[in-house]
Amino acid sequence: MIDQKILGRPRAFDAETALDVALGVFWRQGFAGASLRDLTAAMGVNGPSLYAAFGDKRALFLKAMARYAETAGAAPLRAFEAEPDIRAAVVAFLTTGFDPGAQSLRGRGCFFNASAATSAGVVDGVSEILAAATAAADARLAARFADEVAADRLRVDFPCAARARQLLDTRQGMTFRARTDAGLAAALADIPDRAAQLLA
Amino acid sequence: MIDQKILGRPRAFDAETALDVALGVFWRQGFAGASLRDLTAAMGVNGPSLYAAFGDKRALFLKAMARYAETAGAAPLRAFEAEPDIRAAVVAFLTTGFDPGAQSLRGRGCFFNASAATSAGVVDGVSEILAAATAAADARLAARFADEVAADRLRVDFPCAARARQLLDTRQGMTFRARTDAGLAAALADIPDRAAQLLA
DNA sequence: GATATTCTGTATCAATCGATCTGGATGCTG
DNA sequence: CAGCATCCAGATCGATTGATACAGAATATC
Repeated sequence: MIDQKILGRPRAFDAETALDVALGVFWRQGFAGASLRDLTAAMGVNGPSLYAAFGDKRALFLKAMARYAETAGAAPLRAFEAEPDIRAAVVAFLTTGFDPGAQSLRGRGCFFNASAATSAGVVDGVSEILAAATAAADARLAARFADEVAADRLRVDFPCAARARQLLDTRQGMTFRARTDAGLAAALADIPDRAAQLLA
Repeated sequence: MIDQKILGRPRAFDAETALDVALGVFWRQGFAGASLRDLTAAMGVNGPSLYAAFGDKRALFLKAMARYAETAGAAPLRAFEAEPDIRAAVVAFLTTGFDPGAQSLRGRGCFFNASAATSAGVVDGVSEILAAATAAADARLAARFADEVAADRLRVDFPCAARARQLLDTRQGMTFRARTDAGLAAALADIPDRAAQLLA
């Protein structure tokens, strides 16, 4: 990722910014529902420039997924790991990225669940990314629980892996609510209760 | 729904069967990803016949959603309500409709979550159906919990509404796993633990 | 059997799809 | 400044999209 010597005319757009915009379009409309014209118009990039920078539509989608995974998608897990108190960490994991009043689809849960999942098994490569992200999240949540057990802050027989899966599923369920705003605010209000259950 | 006197040539296909097939196509590919040719080919119905029987693509999708809601989509709630023991009912709600080895997407969780949600806010009418179905499920789950409290089989201060939402979110989270088979089997194995947590 | 009504099947519509060709603009290197 | 590599902009490609026109086939009613 080191800047290499660049010949020729420099590109007139920032690739990362354009990729973020593409992610927003895919988030709202999904892969099949987002046309190249939707994308180029929103990104402010012409067709040939888009193809030169990102490849075809599928490659752009996969890059948008990767971009999501290292930005907004990583925020809940980062919040979970940054919070010293385990209960506060669970609360942070379940609240980060949910904003009931949000206009855009950002702040409305998980892009992977709400938009990309529909293309799993249809667009090559999507399913693998989703499965890997799920496994990675399960593992990181479980690892933190195991640390808490080792530090005597959770009971010795705490089922780390099972509760990690439960925690992720709870969050993903909230994403479904967020997409249509069906009881998201109520679910957010439930979070203290959910955290207590989960750590029992 | 009473058979009315029918004039003219009778249709050569069964509308309900054809609608079930259309549901399967939408389930796998989503609204935008399913072309009319995909649909007519799978349904064994020609374009003009499809339009005469169901209206345009959007109307067909909404009818497929309604069909789902009263068939496969209703199964988990029905299993929940049919089971006398509340813990067994929770287990039934979390297992019905999940089959880790399933070939088709049926038996892989919730169509609304895995496929239709991506069209919420894009295809008119989808969001409303999803929100209504979510609210209805929350209400029915909570009503059963309230009955259990009234019958002294759950503690008097059991948070019926909150646990109803939690139960639904857990199930929806499992649907995300089911789409890519990322730990679905493990999540199913967790269900006794999840049911115990939820009823505590 | 004649008529009315509805459905089926082929063929096709304009519009849009994803993707690319071409020509000119831009900026680095020497 | 000359040479070159790369990018931008508009136009446009064949293919596919959602949707329909038309003619013939099938059934009920009279």
